[in-house]
Amino acid sequence: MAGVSQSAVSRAFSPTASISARTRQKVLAAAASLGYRPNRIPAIMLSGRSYMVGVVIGGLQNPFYATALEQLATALRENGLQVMLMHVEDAVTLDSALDQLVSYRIDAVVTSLAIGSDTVVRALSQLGIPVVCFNSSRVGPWISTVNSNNHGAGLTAARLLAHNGIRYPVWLTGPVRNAASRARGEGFRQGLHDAGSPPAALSVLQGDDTYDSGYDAIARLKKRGVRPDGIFASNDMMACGAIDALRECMGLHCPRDVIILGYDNIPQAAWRSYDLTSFSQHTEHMVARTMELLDEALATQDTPLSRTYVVDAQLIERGSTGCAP
Amino acid sequence: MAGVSQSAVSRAFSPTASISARTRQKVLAAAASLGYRPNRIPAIMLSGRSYMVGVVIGGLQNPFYATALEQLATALRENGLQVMLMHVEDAVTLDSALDQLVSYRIDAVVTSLAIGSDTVVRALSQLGIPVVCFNSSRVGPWISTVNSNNHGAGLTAARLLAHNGIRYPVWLTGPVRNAASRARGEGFRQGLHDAGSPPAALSVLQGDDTYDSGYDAIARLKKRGVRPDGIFASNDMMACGAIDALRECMGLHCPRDVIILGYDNIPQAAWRSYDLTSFSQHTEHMVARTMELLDEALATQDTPLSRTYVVDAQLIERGSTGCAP
DNA sequence: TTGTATGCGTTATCAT
DNA sequence: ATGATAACGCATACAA
Repeated sequence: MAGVSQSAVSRAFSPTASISARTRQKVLAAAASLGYRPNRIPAIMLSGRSYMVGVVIGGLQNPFYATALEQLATALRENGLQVMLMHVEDAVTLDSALDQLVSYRIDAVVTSLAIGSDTVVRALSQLGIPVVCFNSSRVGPWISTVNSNNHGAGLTAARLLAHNGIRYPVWLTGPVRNAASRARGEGFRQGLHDAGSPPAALSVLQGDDTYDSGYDAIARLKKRGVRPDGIFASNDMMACGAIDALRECMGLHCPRDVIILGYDNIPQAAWRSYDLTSFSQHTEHMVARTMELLDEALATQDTPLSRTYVVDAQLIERGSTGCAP
Repeated sequence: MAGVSQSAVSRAFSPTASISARTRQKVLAAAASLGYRPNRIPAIMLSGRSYMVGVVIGGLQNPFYATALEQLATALRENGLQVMLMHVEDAVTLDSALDQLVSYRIDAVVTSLAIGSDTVVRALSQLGIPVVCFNSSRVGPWISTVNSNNHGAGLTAARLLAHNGIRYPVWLTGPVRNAASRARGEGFRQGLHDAGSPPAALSVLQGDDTYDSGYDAIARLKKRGVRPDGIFASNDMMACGAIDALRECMGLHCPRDVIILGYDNIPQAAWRSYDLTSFSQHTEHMVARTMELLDEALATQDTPLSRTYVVDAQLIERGSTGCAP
């Protein structure tokens, strides 16, 4: 235990250091018997890098985000980065959450948040902290984004509906602040227009990305006296709510009376009671792109990185659009 | 900017420090214009406390864990603690994950993992790091647990089945390594026995806590020629799979032909297609108990804390056991 | 290869 | 109320 310098200990735990095998053995043995574990905190001060990444997320009750977080956390760990998690539901806590992250000197931020006050974005930019956004339209010198091809998926959904001769299409949209949802809606309208469907035929229902809001939206539609025959929902949770409401409130069944598409391809979309056609966002690819962006941003620490990746969403056809199971 | 000492800056950002309002203003103004943010990293070295808590979790695709994580993360943040997230699926990565956490000098670990190699637990104990487990039977000097009343819920489930005159009960169990699942099964058997049901009448199906495993288990049951009339599933995901398989494979409907109970009360249990009676674990209470344990463990840093809280699970009756919606 | 010395950005102690 | 100084545990530049 005695007889080794402090630097010898440091070197023993550094794979690249020049140290004799004998000394390393001695140190490692002593460490094991004393229960000594190297402390990474001082290295943060010396190097200016913490190898911690702030992950700012909300809406974990949506299985899509839960799955995405799972994959992101795994990828970050495999790249030697720690996850400092911030669950945030409103702009106020977002502000303080980012304060926390900054004070811990995180190397970067990854977020899937639709919200994000501009002051916050500006603050991060000023500090030169790289930010990677999922499905956000935010732009700025230190901000990169990884988006799924929302607009293209909207086009595809419209084409599928047109191909099935839909006359009373419905767009079940998410919150207006959700840029991804807006893009899906724009693609959908565009696609309907391209297919010659009159804009007046489209019913637009406002939801908030929850099951209940999908259910309620269809209930409202019934009161309006509209009998839909094709629905595109901005996410799967709302689509599941819509399917249940169609059956319970209107006596309509999928795909016999109405076909329906969702987005995200959450596990529940494959559950037999829903059998929901959906767009898979390929979170593995999106996470891989995120890691690329992080690697690059952290390698070139001083130069702001601002790149956008668009990952194609893949249509997963199931029974809700008439596909055999 | 100039004209203030290092300590003045420190005091300006410390609410309890004795400093004149004038000096504080000056420092804060300079900090704002220079973009200076206090760094919490050195304080970790000085105080020996990082205010970071390792959260080790797996199976995030189960909405129960996603919701629990959401609530835990919120509670920790409100108590001034940071979440260092570790997503872990197997014992190997668990080992290295804990190494990481220890090297960052986390103050404590919270985990909902069923796995947990004993070497790991021993390592944490040796280091004197408090651990709080969710629904785990692990014990040790630094380990506390917050459990839902799994055994009691099993009893309740059996009583409900007996009350409905069930003759062919089924226990759809989770993985054997899952202590919570085992306790639920033991309570269930006990309850059936108390109600005078012959043990031979009970069919036991092995699942792995996923929807598919619940579905497949019922499909196997059909091959065995068993026609169940009452099912208790160790979690809601398996229960949902079972409901779908009962209908698709056996033509049985809930609650007309068979009644079914799950566990966790995930959001999907309330979805109209399942309308599943379930046990709510009251994660808010469990999280609150967890925070109490953490507060106490962190206050008395040197004395090992080892306490167990049991939080009653609440039966949420829905249509799958014949309750009107 | 090994040991010594310096510094990272704070907080706490002490003196003023 | 304020400033100077030591200390936290490590990595690195330098000397040996």
